[in-house]
Amino acid sequence: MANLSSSEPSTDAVMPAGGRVIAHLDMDAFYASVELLDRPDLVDKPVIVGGRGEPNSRGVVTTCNYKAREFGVRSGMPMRKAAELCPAAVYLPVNFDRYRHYSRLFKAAIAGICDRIEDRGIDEVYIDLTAISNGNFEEAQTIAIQIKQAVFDATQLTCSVGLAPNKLIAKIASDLDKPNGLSLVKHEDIETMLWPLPVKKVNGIGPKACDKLALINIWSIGELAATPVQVLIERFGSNYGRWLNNAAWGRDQREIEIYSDPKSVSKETTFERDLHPRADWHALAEIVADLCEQLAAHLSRRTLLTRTIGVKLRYDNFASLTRDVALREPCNDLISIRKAAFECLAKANPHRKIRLVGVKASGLEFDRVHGRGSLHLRAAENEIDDEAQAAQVKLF
DNA sequence: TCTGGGGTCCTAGGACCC
DNA sequence: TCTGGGGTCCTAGGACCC
Repeated sequence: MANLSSSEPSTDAVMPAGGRVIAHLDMDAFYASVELLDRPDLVDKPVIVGGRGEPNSRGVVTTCNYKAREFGVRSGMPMRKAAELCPAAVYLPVNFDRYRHYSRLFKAAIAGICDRIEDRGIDEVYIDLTAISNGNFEEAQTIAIQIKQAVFDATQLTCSVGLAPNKLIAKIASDLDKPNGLSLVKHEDIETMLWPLPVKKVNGIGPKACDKLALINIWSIGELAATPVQVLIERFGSNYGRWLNNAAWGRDQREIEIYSDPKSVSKETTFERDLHPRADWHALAEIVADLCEQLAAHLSRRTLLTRTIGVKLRYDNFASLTRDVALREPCNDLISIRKAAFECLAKANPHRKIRLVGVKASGLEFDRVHGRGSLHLRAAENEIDDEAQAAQVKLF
């Protein structure tokens, strides 16, 4: 769901010259491109990254290169389906530590030019170019070209950039010309460039909202813009209805968020075969205990304390269920976490075969006694790989 | 042939307190 | 005996994103 609170009816539809200039930068087929860096022999072949790197493993496609996309393969698709569409593809397992490494490299390259960066995950960022470009789009285009070059010099990887007056439009813009593109969408271009696009191009309109919009014959962003806001409020509720209307008109006042505190951390795993809650209790309990260990280690490494522990189960029919408990006091020790997790498991009382189990810590706060005492963790620092983290912990 | 793992935010009911 | 709003916390579920 989109962040509704931060996009109230806005005034930036009438933003004068010298308004904001926001860039959205998206790495092209990031995981697949990283893999190709040391497998140049695969450049012209369809490459699919996902799961354990086997076409028949339980899992989904994490990324595929553009060659594989020609066969209809998409990220999020079950590996087995991808194997059907493109049997000749080369399958590779995901290697997150390597992607995190390249993620740090490309973000550092951008930061060398402009440090007003919002981290949006491993392969994309927003950059506020307003100050550095004096609010001038032509100037911003020159800077964007420099940024793309700096990213390439640092990683040998290409990216696509969208330039726009706000994050919502910039995000759509970066997708207009992929790979290795640079697109500019100004306010006056909304009607010609955005309105013809399907509503799903808007970040925050997902499959469910798409289906509901289709029911009232709304397919394009332009059709959404033409729909009275009252109709949207009736169908989608006050918040989301208003947000949909603003989005269709390209209105979005959200600021770039340079710092963010972590809200939750979780560890989950899908089994190779489904487990029965009673017949396979021993195996299940072992897996939960192991996830608790990983979670506790993760929290300690980052000097985080948790106030709530939760367990998630996914049944063989894909229905899922969560249970959580508040802890008496914030902590990150394994004993308390494990005790709470098993309490949740007992509350859940699973009644059919299970395909996934997860343990989650939420209500996080920094450990002021053992930690750095800072409430603000630079978002980029979240992407430290395990060895680097272990090394850091030793310093304390 | 089913459908990963890691997140964020929103909604909503009930408890509890003032 | 009946009964106000408001605020916050806890819990469960769901949509959406990378």
